[in-house]
Amino acid sequence: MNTAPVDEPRWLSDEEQRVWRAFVHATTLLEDHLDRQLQRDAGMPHIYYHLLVQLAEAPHRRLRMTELAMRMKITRSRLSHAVARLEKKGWVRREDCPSDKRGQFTVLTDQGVGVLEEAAPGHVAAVRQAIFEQLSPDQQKALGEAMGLIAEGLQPKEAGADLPWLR
Amino acid sequence: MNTAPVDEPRWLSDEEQRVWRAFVHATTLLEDHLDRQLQRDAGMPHIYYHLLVQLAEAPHRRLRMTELAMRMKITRSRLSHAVARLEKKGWVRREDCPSDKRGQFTVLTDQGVGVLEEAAPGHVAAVRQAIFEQLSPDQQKALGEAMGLIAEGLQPKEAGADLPWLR
DNA sequence: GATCGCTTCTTGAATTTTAAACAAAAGACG
DNA sequence: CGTCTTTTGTTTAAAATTCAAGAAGCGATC
Repeated sequence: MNTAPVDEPRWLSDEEQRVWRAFVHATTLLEDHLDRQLQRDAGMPHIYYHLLVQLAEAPHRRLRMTELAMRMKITRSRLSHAVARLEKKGWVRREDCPSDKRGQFTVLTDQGVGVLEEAAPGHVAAVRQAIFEQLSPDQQKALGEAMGLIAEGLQPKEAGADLPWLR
Repeated sequence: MNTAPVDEPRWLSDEEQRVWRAFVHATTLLEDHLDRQLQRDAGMPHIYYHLLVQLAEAPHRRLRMTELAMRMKITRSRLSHAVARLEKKGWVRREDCPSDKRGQFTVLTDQGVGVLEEAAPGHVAAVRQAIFEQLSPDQQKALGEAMGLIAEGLQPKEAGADLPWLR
């Protein structure tokens, strides 16, 4: 007697919709805000900043492409393009990997360090103002936990993804 | 005796960094996930879906460009391009505004409604699985509140932004 | 009713992202 | 070794986004 070809999906409740819309709304505004701040004050979008930070924190300021792509959760293709652009700016340089001739390191240059150091204070201030000044310590903690769980659920999950041969 | 040209910025504490990284991490993964799901199952990116939803919910399935852009928190330029693309697909159509010759309505077509109805169940399921199945009711509530506050802080704020002459 | 400023929306070019195909080296396995 | 599969990273073209500029209507003011 069911006339639909598929089960009627469980729509979101009003409360769930409110949460979801707040989520989309806030993340859209925040991304935009940070992108503009960095573009204006440092001449780079958020993703570039993020990339430079990853390198700055890595040993010898360098990372393999694949490793960097995984840390940033972007495709290798996108990373390839991004590194090419950053290389053109002189903030980053490529180096061959001695142990694997396919491999490439991306290395943060001194100039890149300088740019990062100039950009960091403004960016941190923007993040602090947008997030931490809006939330009580409890709210911050709750936000962190929720985000951690969401990420956990989406993550390719080391155990399975890195070991596909475990069928 | 301060050697720095500007005050040493207040960096994020370890705890704040954890929260912030979880935030970036989760939102990156989620956006990616939803984009892929919609692209795969409905042939459109998340933003298009969002746009169709806005129209579907509006009276007479139509909105002025500026209104739509504001609801979606995107620039009018981006919206112009997006509507052009959707129009080409036949999911949307433009109509002149009778009372303001500059104005344009974007109207959801019947075909657009159909596409939306097909896409909705999968999208809702993806959102439910990624967010609501990961969080307890309390956590959902806390997440919604935090996001609401963050959005609040970033929003051009009707009162001030719409009345700039109040200096 | 002319003019000035503002709003609405579009356009075109440059930048960025995505998707798919590819080359080259590594590794596995006979 | 020789072959087959996987990994690594790049490249090309198409799609999407941004940025700056511009056309056209509106509305107020003199």
